[in-house]
Amino acid sequence: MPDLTMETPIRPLPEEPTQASRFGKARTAQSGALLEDYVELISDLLTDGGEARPTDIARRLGVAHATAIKTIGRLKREGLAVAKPYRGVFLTEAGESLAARVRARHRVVVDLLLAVGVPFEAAESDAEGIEHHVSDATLAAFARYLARG
Amino acid sequence: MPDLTMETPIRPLPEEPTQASRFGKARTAQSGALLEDYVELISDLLTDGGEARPTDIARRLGVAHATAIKTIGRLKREGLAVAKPYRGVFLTEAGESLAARVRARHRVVVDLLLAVGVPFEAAESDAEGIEHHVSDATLAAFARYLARG
DNA sequence: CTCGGAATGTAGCCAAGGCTACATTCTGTT
DNA sequence: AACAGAATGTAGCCTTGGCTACATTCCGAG
Ligand SMILES: [Mn+2]
Ligand SMILES: [Mn+2]
Ligand SMILES: [Mn+2]
Ligand SMILES: [Mn+2]
Repeated sequence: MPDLTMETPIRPLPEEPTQASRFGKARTAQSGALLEDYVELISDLLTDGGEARPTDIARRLGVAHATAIKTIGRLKREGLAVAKPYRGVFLTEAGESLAARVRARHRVVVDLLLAVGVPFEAAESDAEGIEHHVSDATLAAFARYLARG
Repeated sequence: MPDLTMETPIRPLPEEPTQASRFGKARTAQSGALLEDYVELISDLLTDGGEARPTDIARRLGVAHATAIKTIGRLKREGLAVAKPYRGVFLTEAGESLAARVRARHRVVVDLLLAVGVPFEAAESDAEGIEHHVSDATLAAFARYLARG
């Protein structure tokens, strides 16, 4: 277990606009995270069992059902999902397409973590947060790394 | 540029409690992210120029100064920072210690990204979000990977 | 066919983290 | 010493994403 606090070569503070842009991107990425998790999960549930019901979604996310229903409303407003009362949730074209991208990214992130030696459950758990902050450039680099083995 | 949508081996849905726990951990991690970024930045500013003033903090984070001041108030409530009106911000012992851990983790995450081939600016940018979702187990794995070179 | 329990939906509360507008304090220059 | 402009602080607004409590709807067992 290496000592992470040792030998700190001086890294100069980034320029102000550079740093602001980095923080800004992290905030932007975060703001989309919840919707990404919802569409990915809904897509999984639809594939797996043919239906995605609010209670199941809520239980899998570990939130109250009212919370899930409210967020599903947001998915509808943003054109990602469709749902009629008491009928379960479905994804629009846009929703399916987002889900596909999100699922692929999730998989690559987990695989990358495993490839560098992260234990399985930590990889799955951390990936759930990390995935939302992986840019296209980083995703491509991960895929390249995995392809080389 | 590899096609990430191809050959999807079936990955079964995780058990409900498992998945809920993963999402829950991601939410928890996220809730601490802002404070982590603040203490790291404040510590950097103090080291670099001897003072950390609200306007500088706000500019570097890319937020309005009122936003920064409100969050500094939260840092004080949580025992991480001390500030007297018009006097700049300082860190408590707890704040310094958190900052040190956060800075070390930030560095390891960036280095890991660079090591697997992520371009520099993407590494720095993505790390700003990723770092908050890297557990101790994952951090240790990253450090081990970097140590092997 | 009925009816009770599960699922769904609604209402209203809260804290976090953005913002703008305005008020106050400090400080460097004249 | 005065004052203009910068920095700081305050007030109040908004959205997001949690929650609980309650109301409504559905559906399967009997
Ligand atoms: Mn996720
Ligand atoms: Mn995911
Ligand atoms: Mn960060
Ligand atoms: Mn950081």
